[in-house]
Amino acid sequence: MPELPEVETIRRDLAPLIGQRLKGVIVRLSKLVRPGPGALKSLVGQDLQEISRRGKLLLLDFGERVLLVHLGLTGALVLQRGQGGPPPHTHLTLQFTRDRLFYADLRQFGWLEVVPREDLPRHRFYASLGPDALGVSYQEFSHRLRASGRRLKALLLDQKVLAGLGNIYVDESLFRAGLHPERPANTLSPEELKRLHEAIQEVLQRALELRGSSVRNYVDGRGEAGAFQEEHLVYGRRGNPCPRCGTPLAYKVVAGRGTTFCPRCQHLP
DNA sequence: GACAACCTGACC
DNA sequence: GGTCAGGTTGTC
Repeated sequence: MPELPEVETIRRDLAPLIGQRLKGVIVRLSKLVRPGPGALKSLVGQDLQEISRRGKLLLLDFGERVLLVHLGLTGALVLQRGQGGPPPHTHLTLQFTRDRLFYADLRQFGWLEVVPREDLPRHRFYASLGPDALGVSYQEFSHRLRASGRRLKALLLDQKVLAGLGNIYVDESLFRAGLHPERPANTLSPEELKRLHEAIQEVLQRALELRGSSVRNYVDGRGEAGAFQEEHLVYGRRGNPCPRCGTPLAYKVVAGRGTTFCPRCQHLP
């Protein structure tokens, strides 16, 4: 899916909607909306006040209520100014004062949920999220990693530990830090923790500059592809030579996810 | 921790 | 025909 850099790019792209009033809603696939399509329709007449993000979750603030949007693996939010039809697999259309917002999702793993503002702190998914991966302090980061004997790959993918990383950015960060994905987190030296923290920040910031990674389906809020895939060093490059040492990149399922790494640069101690 | 489930599509 | 895919949740 869209991971943190993609979701943040979309958040910024949707800024023109802020201050516009929701005029109407078309729901074509109601199972994506919680608690049901009626909740979404009840937002009609409200003004969109702010759009924020936590990890991979977007929050559209309508005052009394907040619309949470999780894009799953293939969700997209595309802002349509003026004319132009909806993208393929559009399941939802939000008509605002001036612009339209389409929700498209090929695999339909994404979801939207209307939540009363006061219930947000107790929301099952929202409340479980760890600190945002972009900008997390080294102190907070190292504290959380040192406390766990789980493998780095599993730990970094866990949104309760750190919110925002997904399969692409975990593999890219681990490679840049020179750490094996199966390394138990609590065996890292302070130097290694520091390297990992820096690698994550650099990867996320660079990916954000390039408006995300478009491997397959991802498009930003304008319906356009990102460019960070051109700087992927390991993700999607299994069998190719390691960009650092030339060893063929290894592939293995770790924590249930396909994982690409350099067996030489990222060896276990 | 492993695996299946939720979906559709691309590729071999 | 089979495999794989950016996520999350629920089951053993």
